[in-house]
This record gives sequence, structure tokens and C-alpha cells, in this order.
Amino acid sequence: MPVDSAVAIPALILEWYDRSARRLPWRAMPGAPPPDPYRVWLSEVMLQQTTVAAVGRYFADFTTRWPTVADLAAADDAEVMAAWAGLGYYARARNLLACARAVTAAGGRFPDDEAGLRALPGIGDYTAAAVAAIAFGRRAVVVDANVERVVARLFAIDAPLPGSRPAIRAACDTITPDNRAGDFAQAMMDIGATICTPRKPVCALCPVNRHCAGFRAGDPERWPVKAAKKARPLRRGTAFWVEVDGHVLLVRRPDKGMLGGMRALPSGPWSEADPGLADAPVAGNWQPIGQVAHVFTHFALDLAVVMGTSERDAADGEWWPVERIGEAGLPTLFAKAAALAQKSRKEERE
DNA sequence: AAGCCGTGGAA
DNA sequence: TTTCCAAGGCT
Repeated sequence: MPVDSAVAIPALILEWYDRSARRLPWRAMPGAPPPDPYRVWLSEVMLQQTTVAAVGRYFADFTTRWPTVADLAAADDAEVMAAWAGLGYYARARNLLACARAVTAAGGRFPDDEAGLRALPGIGDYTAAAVAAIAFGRRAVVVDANVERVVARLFAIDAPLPGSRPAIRAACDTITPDNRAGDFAQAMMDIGATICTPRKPVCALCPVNRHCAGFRAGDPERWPVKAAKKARPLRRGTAFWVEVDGHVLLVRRPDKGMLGGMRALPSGPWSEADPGLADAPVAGNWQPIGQVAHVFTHFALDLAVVMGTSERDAADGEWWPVERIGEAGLPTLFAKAAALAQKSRKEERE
């Protein structure tokens, strides 16, 4: 890359940011002093593989209930997991708590450089760089999916992802400024989210279109090149709604595996073959009440939901008041199943 | 190191 | 309807 581009590109991008930065709850004004590292860290973890729109109310809820990292560290696991319900990738919530407790045990301040941050649970290369740059003003090369796309287009990097990551990071390094690296990173992500979009990028609005090899080639959508995806298999399972005296049986899923650490309806393993009633938590007279279709990252699931009754002491788990099922913090799959059960109960009463 | 791990919005 | 994909990390 020409040396003049290495100077011109960051300057143009920071000018654009000063005019056009998105206003977000966890973000300082362009050029302003860095925001609270706790809020930066919390927002970055919530935003991992997750859209700004989805994070909004969770960020407000968490910062209200747990205003400092020490407050979060002192919280009950069950409350934090329930507060995260619906946001997905639940290992993030478990690591969030582990990280808060590690920081609090070490004195209550986040490490102020990439290496220190990178050693904490749930903080990988991206998040360490982002927090170091945004919260502590460090120069760090911040590369997320937005930046990958913007940089791949700027430099017309033809090698396919994910193999091209080192080349993209090296290219990003050449345009990252020594000052305002945090604003630069956020600007790159804003440009990726609003201008240099996956489809139909609005190059006319881009502050660096003159420097963009993808734009000059006339077909910026050609980049980034990506490896082909694999097909998503279908699995089947059964969830059991067991009710006694207005209470439903809930279990907690093991920390490892799908929906780890979350409250759930009893449900056996999910596989290609229909398990039927093989994994029932109690002996019961089961009645089918419907099917839930749900799509995960690497498989789709058809979940049969069945309803039955039992004795209170016949099974291990938590008997949860049915009318308060909305507060149980069920992940979306089981929230759908619960909605089906509620509907079925209501129809029975009519 | 390639697979595992959620969810919902956009097109 | 289907497909794509998002401020990734862990093992």
C-alpha cells in the first residue's frame, strides 16, 4: 500500500466519525474521555455475534441491576443467567460472571492493556483489542466481522476467509492510527454497519471510496471472499411439560453443550431419530400438544412438546409456578415450548 | 484447527 | 420461503 494512503485513510475515517458516529448507550462522544471500562467490556461481550438492536435492552437492564463490576461479581449465577436469557451464546454469560469475579478479586480494576485483558475469561483477540483501544486509549488493531469486510474491500484481498484473517489484520494494522485508535475502531465498525454493508454497499457515502480497490474494481460486493458453508442437519427431540398444582418441572442444563447453564424443560438428547417418550423425567400419561421448530447455528431442531402430570417428589428439578414462567429465564427454544403449553392449558379450560 | 455455540432481522 | 449474517470465544 502507498505510504500516503496509510496517512490519508485514518484521517478521513476519523473526520467521518466526528460527523457521523452512531450514538450508542455504551459509547462516548467522538474525541471525549473514554467511558467506564466496565460498560465498554459489558457492551463488547454482549455484542459478540449479536446485533446492536438486540443488545439495547439487555445492556440497560444489566447496568441498572449491576452498576459496577463488583455488583456483577456478587450476583447470583441463576439471576445473571436468567437476565441473559434470549440473547444467545450462553457461554458468554458464564464467562461474564467468571471475568467479573476475577477482576473484582484482583482489586476491581480491569487490566489496561491487551495482554492483561486477553487473559480473562470470555475475552479473545477482538474484545481485548476493542477494550484496550476504546476504554484505555491504547493503540490496538481491532478486527471484527465489519472490519474484515471493510478492509477486504479496501485492499481487494482475494484469499477466502477465514484463512485470510492474518492478511486482513496486517492490512488493518497499516491504517490504524497511533492516536484515537478507539474512535478509529468504532468508526470502522460504523462504516461496516451502515455504508460498507454485506449487500449493496453505499460507496457514494464512504469517506475512503477514493482509496478503495474494491470500489475502483466496480464490484465491492465481491469481497470478502468466503469459504462455502456446510448444510444444516435436522435433529429431533421431545420436551416434557410436567405440571403439579400449578407448578411446572424445570431443570438446569449442564454447563457444557447446548444452552449450557440455562433453565429448561426436561428433554433428552437431540438426534436424527425421533426419541419419542424415551427420555421422560417421570412415568406419565403423556399427551402431545404440538411441535416447536427452532434453528441453531449448526443444526435445526424439531421439538415435540408433550404434557403430563406427576407427583411433586417424583423428579429432580425445580417446581416453578406456571403463572410466573416468564420470569424463569428460559432460552428461546423452551420459551416457545412453554408458550405452546400455556396455549394448550388455556384451551383445556375453555 | 475445525467444530461447537443462539437468536432475530433483513433481503 | 430461504439464506445470510451479526462488535467472537473456546476447545
